Amino acid sequence: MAYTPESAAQGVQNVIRVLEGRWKLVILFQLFGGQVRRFSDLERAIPGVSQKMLIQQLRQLEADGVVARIVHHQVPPKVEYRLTEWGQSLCPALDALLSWAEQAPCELGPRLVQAVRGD
Amino acid sequence: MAYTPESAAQGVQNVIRVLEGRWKLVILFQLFGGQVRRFSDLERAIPGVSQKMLIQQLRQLEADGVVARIVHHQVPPKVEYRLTEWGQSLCPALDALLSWAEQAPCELGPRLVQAVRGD
DNA sequence: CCACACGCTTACCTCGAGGTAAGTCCCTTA
DNA sequence: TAAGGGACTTACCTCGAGGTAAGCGTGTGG
Repeated sequence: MAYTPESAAQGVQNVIRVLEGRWKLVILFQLFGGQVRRFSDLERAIPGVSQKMLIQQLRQLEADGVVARIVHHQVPPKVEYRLTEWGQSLCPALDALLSWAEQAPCELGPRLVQAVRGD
Repeated sequence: MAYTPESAAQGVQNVIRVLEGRWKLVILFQLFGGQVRRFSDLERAIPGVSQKMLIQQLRQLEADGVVARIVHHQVPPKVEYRLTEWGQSLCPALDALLSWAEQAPCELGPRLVQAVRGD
């Protein structure tokens, strides 16, 4: 597949569209490694997330084909979430991003520092 | 460097914080390959961007240590932008993201399709 | 009979990213 | 004298992501 500067930018933007969102990466990292979690498990595992947000982000990840939603028809309801195969294969790409971040010249990245401090 | 699920999510989020923004990737792909561009070059090369937005995104990329800004003191003013070494080294990581996107199961990713159609 | 767990859904509000339009400063050329 | 290029800066507005709070439907335990 060949890219022009424009189409490559578009392509990466589309990927970022999938990953951006206050809670998506936190959810992903809860599911990496083949883990299966119930809705309430995620709710408890992710401090600060509201039910509305949790569902919204899960639904978007599902629509993008990154996570799978499995409903068990029973009472009380039981719904499980896991990564799709494609979702799992995100790992090496995210790894590449982390490696890049690690190589940052230490005196640079004031906005990152600021982000880390939580301003 | 070792990561917990939380710190890894944080790390990737920080990287995304650097890359997200309506015009940043378009700018980056204009500069990849060691290219040097003047402000007005970028303005012309990127259809639809306003001066305010262009500067804002350039300044943020500069603050994050991804692009370098070189001022030539002369009249009329001349300012050039290029990637830092670290900025250049983003290439393989973005490549990994594009490869991941290419491996998407073709029937999936409705939100991406929608994004491509421009809805 | 009441409360509770579970997995949502709905209504409402806030705040900041991003857009538009205009202004600024300085020198050059017609 | 006027117009224009270059690189910004400023004021103002809009719209949607994300937050809060409450409601819903259904079966089980006390």
